[in-house]
Amino acid sequence: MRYAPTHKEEARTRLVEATGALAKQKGFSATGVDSFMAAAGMTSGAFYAHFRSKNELLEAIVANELQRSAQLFAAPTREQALEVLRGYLSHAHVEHPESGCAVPALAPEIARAGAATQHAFEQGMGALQASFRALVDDDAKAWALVSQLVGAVVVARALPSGPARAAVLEGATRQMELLLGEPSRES
Amino acid sequence: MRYAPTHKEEARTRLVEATGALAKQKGFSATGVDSFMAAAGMTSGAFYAHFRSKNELLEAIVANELQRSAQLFAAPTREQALEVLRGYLSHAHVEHPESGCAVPALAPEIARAGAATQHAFEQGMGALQASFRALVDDDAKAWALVSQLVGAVVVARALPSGPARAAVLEGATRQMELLLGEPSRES
DNA sequence: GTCTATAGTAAGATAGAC
DNA sequence: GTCTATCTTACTATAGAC
Repeated sequence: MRYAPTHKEEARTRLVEATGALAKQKGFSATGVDSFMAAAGMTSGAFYAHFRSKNELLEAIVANELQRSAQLFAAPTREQALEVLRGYLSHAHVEHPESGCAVPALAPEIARAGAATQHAFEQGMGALQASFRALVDDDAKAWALVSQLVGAVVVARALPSGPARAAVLEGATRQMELLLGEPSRES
Repeated sequence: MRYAPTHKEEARTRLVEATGALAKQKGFSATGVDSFMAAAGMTSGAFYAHFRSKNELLEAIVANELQRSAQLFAAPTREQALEVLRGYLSHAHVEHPESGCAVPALAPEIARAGAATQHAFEQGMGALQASFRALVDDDAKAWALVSQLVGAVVVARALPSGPARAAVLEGATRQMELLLGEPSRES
């Protein structure tokens, strides 16, 4: 063959990374296969050498994105983990979905996708929640924390930038610190 | 004219109601104008007598849906308000987006829409948050509560039905009751 | 494996009859 | 105001050359 044996999986990896960023930014179903492939430096014809359908790509994106997020949240110390959580509720995260968490950006589209995509999501969320359990008392609080973080970013992004958006992030941050039993920061 | 003077606004109201349900279920950008109009018992040609573009419809849906939600949350007594909140975190709400809250269903698409849509969302959320302020101590907690509710439904819907989904709703419900200073229910 | 080219369908939006 | 019919563009997916 004219390509190295590792070429295909490397290309697929680049594909999933590039299309993941674009999907988080513009939305998955709102983005065409042409645009996805252009973002990865290829043309649409090559797409189906890697995926049987567009839906299969979403499945791969979900698995890849949640794996990346799980690595981020698996911080070695509690203080580092807290910094990651504060960053999650930052204006920077709200303003840059393309480099942020896939959950607030894609969850409703995952909910409308097939069972395979939802199961990929469940598996990814399991790994994520494991990191959260190390920070709070029990399972229920870990899920509450996940919901708090995701909901705040979802609502903040739908609001225009301004005081309301800031208030959502501020309110969620305080509640998060309460949930974690940490004293609220000044600044 | 061949139609009653009130016909247009009545038709527009039916249109916004029917398309709102469909948008919440299938996604706004994933649904075509043809499908939207069919849901309202009309054909696509009539659409542009009511809206200048598809985006303008989303704006109208957002305003209408949040107004309906604000009425729901403006419960007369605290106990009734609590029942509404528990219903928000119910399996029924997760399983029926078409008759549920527009925020978890459409927020990411609102975030990607134009400034006009985001401002319609901001106005609607202002009315909603006013109802929440009556239930908690301060402004920050009201936003935290909103985030908690929205995030739990967003995450629960993306998960397949099963123990993980139930745990998300359960965890968020407990956290909500803590936030409201209410004792946790048995059952 | 990736390209160009294209089939076939569906999208958003408009025109003209009633 | 709503219909049918249509324009134009974009979509998902496939075919065949390299």
